[in-house]
Amino acid sequence: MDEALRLVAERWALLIVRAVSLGRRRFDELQASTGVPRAVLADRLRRLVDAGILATRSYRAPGRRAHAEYLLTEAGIDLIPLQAALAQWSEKHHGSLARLDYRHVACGGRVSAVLVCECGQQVSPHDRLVAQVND
Amino acid sequence: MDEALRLVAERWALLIVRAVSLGRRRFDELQASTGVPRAVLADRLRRLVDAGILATRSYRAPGRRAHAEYLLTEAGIDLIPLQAALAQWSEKHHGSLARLDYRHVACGGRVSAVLVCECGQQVSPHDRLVAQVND
DNA sequence: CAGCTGAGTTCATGATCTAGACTCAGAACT
DNA sequence: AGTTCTGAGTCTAGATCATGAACTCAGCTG
Repeated sequence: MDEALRLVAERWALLIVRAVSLGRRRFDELQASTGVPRAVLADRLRRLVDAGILATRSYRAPGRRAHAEYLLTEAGIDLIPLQAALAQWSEKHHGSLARLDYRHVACGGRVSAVLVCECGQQVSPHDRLVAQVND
Repeated sequence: MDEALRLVAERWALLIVRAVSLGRRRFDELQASTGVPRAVLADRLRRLVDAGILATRSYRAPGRRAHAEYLLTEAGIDLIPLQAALAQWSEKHHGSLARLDYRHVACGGRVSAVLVCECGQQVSPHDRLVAQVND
């Protein structure tokens, strides 16, 4: 988990992934929407690409020049539950100003991260849980 | 969400919260189990307490001297879904060595973070989702 | 009273971040 | 063909933060 923490829990990484999942794909767009300093953004994008969370490709919209684009890879998409959990936490505990949510295209409903037990029940973090590491 | 990111997505914060939720409560225990340098640990604990994620109290086990103890507050417990999501991601994408899991005391089952839609369906991050901010 | 413990501080050094200016190649305009 | 514009970074110098090791300091404990 250290690996993952080192990547994911780095000041800007999740913010950048979130911006990408909100449809920002170009360098300048990302820098403007996140406010991450350009040098740091360049570095983080490199790392996120190396880590397989983002992929880059060159894209050319009809009638415009080609530009680099950043997209979520499968691993990046797998971070959505984490993003959703973070967004929910911050909404609950910081009445966060800009609320992020994911919507299920199939039905238009809002999607949220919840805990479920193998036994099929949905559980609350406040139910009695026990944490353990299995090496 | 920036607020939250600044706290939560800071290199050591989640690692510390995780250690606390695994039952490490004393300063030296936390420092030994996480490897966070003492100065940083002291600083992070302060911040986490200020942020209402951890609480500190003095505890005395029978026959031993009193010592400070760190515990999860309600807000800290609300981070469990995020921890679970992170653990799952890192297990999937890094075959992480030390696997963290939460068990439901009521039935002994393993608990995991999943996405559910308002419509009641469980959804995968790979289903068609749309992210949006609502200011 | 001597020594141990737990919970931090301090310190010197090294790594990172930051804002803002700069570069540079390819496109688009004229 | 030459000039201007864009997008995607890089460079720089100063500020901030992290690091490991040693240090402090009060409250036990023997």
